[in-house]
Amino acid sequence: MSTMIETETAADLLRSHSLRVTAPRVAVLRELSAIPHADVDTIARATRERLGSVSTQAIYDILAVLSGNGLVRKFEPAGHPARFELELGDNHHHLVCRTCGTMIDVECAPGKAPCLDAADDHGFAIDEAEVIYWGVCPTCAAAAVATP
Amino acid sequence: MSTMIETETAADLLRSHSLRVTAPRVAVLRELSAIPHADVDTIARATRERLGSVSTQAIYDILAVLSGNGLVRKFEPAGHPARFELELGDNHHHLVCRTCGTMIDVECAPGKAPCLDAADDHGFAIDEAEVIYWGVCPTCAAAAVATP
DNA sequence: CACCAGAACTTGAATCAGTCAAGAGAAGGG
DNA sequence: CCCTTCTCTTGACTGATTCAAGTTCTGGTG
Repeated sequence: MSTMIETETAADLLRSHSLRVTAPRVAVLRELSAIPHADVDTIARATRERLGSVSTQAIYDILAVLSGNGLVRKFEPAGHPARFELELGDNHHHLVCRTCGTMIDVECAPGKAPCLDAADDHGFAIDEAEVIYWGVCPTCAAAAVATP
Repeated sequence: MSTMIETETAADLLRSHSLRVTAPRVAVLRELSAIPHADVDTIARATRERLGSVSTQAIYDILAVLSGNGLVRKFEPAGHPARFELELGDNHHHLVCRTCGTMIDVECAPGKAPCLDAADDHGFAIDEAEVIYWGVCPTCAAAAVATP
């Protein structure tokens, strides 16, 4: 149950990153705090409900700026439009249901080496290890048994 | 330096999975054995060079059948079209350059628990852990220093 | 407090990757 | 050799995202 952050909190977040404070940006940040793994369409819808009218392009621009400044994390599971979430610095991963697309946060395996280790980095400067777990959620698994 | 598999080898591969042997399928399999991390366009181009003319839709269909039957692995790094490679059963991961898009195979971290462990599976039946390492390749890193 | 420059937003068209659908053609079991 | 079924071709179409040009607004400055 995420709770939506306050307008002032969102504005401060923007200021602390030297970004201009605008109504659409504040609204997008607030919605992101309330909707887990939101896609562009969902964010646009929610933002419009709050502000009356915002162009889709603006949503794309805002999300690009926010993720470019490390305020927001973007991830793109195969077969789904891009998803966004507030960057909380916890480097968690994602678990996606192959059947219904439900997405859940998963802790980075605890007590193990940080996920940034590749066995051999081939000279690359690796800055991120993206992990997506694919499977079937309990609900879909139950439905599959019921309807074979 | 991958070496292209023989026509007969490709045909046998198809037969062993009860799939019909057709010229386009054999050609796609052969090209996949020669081109690492090939995308649809690259495969189509190479296949046409060999066979004269094959529809793009056929390439999509063939790749769908091949990956549906476990002959081919598909992966979709954010911001790039889907990539395909022969399934060799080694469950390796991928390292992608953020600048030029170069992709390299990376061993699954050796000696560690298999990559299928999430810290908490939330009741999901997890069947795959997809890992993509993001970074900058040596060439692009050097170029970035030269042209600041 | 009004002004200005540059950043942000709107509008509308365009692109790219991939999918859908209907019909013509070929693989391979009988 | 023939028939059924799967495969391939053709062409239209969709969804997600990007590009480009013009208008509006934010926030620092006089």
